Amino acid sequence: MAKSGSPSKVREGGDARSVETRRALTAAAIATLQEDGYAGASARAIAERAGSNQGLVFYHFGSVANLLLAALDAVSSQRLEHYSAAIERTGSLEELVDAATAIFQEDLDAGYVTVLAEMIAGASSTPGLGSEVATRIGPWTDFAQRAIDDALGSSPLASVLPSRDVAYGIVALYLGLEMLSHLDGDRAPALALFAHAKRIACLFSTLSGVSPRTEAT
Amino acid sequence: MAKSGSPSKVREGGDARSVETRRALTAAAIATLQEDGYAGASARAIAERAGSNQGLVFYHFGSVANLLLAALDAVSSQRLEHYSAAIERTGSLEELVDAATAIFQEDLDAGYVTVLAEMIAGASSTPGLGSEVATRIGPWTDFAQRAIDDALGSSPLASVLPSRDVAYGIVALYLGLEMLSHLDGDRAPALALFAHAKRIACLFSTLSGVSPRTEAT
DNA sequence: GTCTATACTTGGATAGAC
DNA sequence: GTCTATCCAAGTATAGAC
Repeated sequence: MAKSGSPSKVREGGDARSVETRRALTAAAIATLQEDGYAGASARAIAERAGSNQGLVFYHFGSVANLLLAALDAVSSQRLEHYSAAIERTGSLEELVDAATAIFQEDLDAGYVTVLAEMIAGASSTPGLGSEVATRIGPWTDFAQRAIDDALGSSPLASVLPSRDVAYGIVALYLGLEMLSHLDGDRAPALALFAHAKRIACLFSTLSGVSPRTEAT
Repeated sequence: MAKSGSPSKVREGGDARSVETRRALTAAAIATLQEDGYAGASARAIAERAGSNQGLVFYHFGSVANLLLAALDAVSSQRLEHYSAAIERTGSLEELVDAATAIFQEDLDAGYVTVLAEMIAGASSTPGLGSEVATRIGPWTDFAQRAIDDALGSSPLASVLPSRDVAYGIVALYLGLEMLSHLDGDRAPALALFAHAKRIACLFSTLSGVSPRTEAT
């Protein structure tokens, strides 16, 4: 599950040293995307951070873009696993919003979504990268949809607001909030929104608990 | 109103030829950001598109980053003016959503928001660019807030959901939707969301019209 | 004042060393 | 199989031509 569809020309086997080199380069690629963005994620910048020779990027991954995709894969699988665990412990809509808020803060602290945002924006510069990145976003939308379905699958709201569409919007909103928060180094406005969402979620569950006859149950 | 705070070292006066060169470079910068992204927006790439010598970028704008900021300024002022005109003709919440939908499609077609998204993402790579870009997003959030205030200033919803926070969320969502739509070349999911928003807006205005006594008017 | 030719730096990729 | 030394293209910036 950790390595989904690894892009072409990536060396996979090899001895321990090879594995360690790839691990170091992947970690450095993540850090570089977070701190210097896509435009700053050159083979040299990444290799220097990893303490490797820049040529190793091309030997092990074939191209800078492939290394960055491997970095995105690593972040995605790690995050999705964590999200799943966090969501599994939630039952109500409020708990879901609470979990989402906590996750958003974690993501912001650790810069996980920054990696995704930089890859999406950077995809414009590198031919063929767009579809690869798009493929890797699918699981995030799928995850959001599942979370929504679990939280209000039985609610009448589900029939009027298709979870697929809402999930797409949630991913987009999450992405946008991360970019804006990251840009001006102030997460307060985004957190205020999560707080409002919490309040609405409470209101909603109260309403559907108090007067379930709105839908003639 | 068109040129807000032009970044330092940008040549402003000069004869007609100078003005034309700056115009061509700015237009080319916009096109390059849209098609090749921030990482692809080098002085050479932009100048080639403009039919100019790449050295002119540095003569007229001092740096590539300054030229890109000038491009962002041009797009921002142009778009905000257009948004204002479109919003001015709307009265109800439904009409506001309709206008937003039309504008979103225009923006997607012409790649206006792409310019903003690329600049936000690219800001990570260039020291000092972040705050400049952040400054230029303020007007967009201000605009969204005004539109919201105008549409439901008198509604009880306004007191429970501060327009400033909602405006921030709208800008973030708009940004995220643009990035995702642009990435996989499919605007259908985003448009589906706008359609749902329209439906909710209708529902909302119907409710507040039918039972205005919720707030003891 | 405007622009071009040139200097120098950084980046992607590979031929060849180990 | 793994990695380094090296090559050449692309990038920024400016000195000097007009």
